[in-house]
Amino acid sequence: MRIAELSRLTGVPVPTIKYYLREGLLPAGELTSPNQARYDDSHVRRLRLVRVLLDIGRLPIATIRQLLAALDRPDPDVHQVLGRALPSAVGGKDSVDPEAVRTARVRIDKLVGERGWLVGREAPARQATAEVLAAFAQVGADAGVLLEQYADVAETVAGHDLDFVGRARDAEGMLYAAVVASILGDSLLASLRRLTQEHESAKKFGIRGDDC
Amino acid sequence: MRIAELSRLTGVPVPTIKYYLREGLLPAGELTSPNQARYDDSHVRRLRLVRVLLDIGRLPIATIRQLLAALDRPDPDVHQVLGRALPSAVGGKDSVDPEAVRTARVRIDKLVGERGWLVGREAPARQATAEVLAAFAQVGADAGVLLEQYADVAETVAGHDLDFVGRARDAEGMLYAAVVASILGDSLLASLRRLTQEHESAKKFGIRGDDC
DNA sequence: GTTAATAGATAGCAGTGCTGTCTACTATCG
DNA sequence: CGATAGTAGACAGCACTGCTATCTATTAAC
Repeated sequence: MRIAELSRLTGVPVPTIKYYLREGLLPAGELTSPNQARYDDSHVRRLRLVRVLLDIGRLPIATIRQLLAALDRPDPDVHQVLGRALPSAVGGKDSVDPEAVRTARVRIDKLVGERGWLVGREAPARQATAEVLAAFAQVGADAGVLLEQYADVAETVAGHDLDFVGRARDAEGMLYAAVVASILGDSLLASLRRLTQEHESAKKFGIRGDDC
Repeated sequence: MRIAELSRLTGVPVPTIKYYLREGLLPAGELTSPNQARYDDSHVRRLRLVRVLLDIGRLPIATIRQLLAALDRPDPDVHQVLGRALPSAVGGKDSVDPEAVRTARVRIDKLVGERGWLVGREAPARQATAEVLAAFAQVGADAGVLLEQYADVAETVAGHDLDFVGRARDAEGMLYAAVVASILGDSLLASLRRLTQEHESAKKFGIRGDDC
């Protein structure tokens, strides 16, 4: 197909597709002449993935490029992707006091140790979690109880996630599933959490659900 | 205290504080003369909250302004904040096919009904969840199983969240706790999820945790 | 009385994700 | 065959967000 049809099928404007091509988010089409290229289904799928990672996952272009590069590697390594390539969802800015982060980091390392989680000592997720924990402290909230409860929940969720990944046919599909489940899973969990928070709040404060 | 000390205590540059004042994220200090104002602890706390919502929660300025306005209302209504004021974490852009969203919305409404969740028919979280579900479909992933599993998890999490909120001393504290728990909770859960995903992946693929 | 800091106003700036325009070509249709 | 529409690739520009810099008139602090 030509670029116009790729655009039609995905709803992405042609100039935007060209931009993604330039940014390396989309492989170039097969050139049939100096100014004609042919695209196929793989481009449609890739383009849809990019839009979803952008709009739902809210990942920056640069992060998506890295993620797709990991997806396209000839030696699929799901563990590597789950452990390293995926962004931590926590923004890079460090608004929190470094000392508080260090304290929180000790706490996280202790949590990981106690629970016997097999997580690399330098895993970015450790630092990311420590930063969030420090943020709780920064706003004067005691996240102690919440941390243990959430850790239980996270174990359950990760189990479901790995099941989801394991359901894929081949290694490539598993890699793809790992990316989708991780990034979209965050959003799915967050929005379901909002739903259930409203429900629990309605129960607790005795408000009927069909008003508001 | 003067603005310089407010800056020192929070690590936020003075021009940035002035910007937040202009944007209504921070109440004006008490004017002691036409060009002198006095700030206090409440400004320090508010400023820290703003930074954490910005950097960890990744909320846009406009959303933070609305959220703080809800916090400052004289009639604290925790349920209203949990149900309406909180952003849905899902980006506003609609990259997904509207038809797919409509289908997903039916599914979510069914889920809410089956589980007896007391959630307003027009609750934004319904639409947000539907959009995420449609995004799964868009990238060719079947989120069926995951949805039910995550719904179970979300019920548990929301229970913990409401406990957390209930631990606050007064209505104002509960409102504050609701905001903090919701926004930072998303990030805490997401980063703990990354940790446990790496763990589960290490178990499944037989990789030792201390290498990588 | 000199120096540093301040409120408030306005302009500018860096990063991100596009969007518009141009050129030299090519496909397609009548 | 010619007219029209579409295309690759290059490059400039644009809208939005979250700041940052500069200026003026005034005030605090030593």
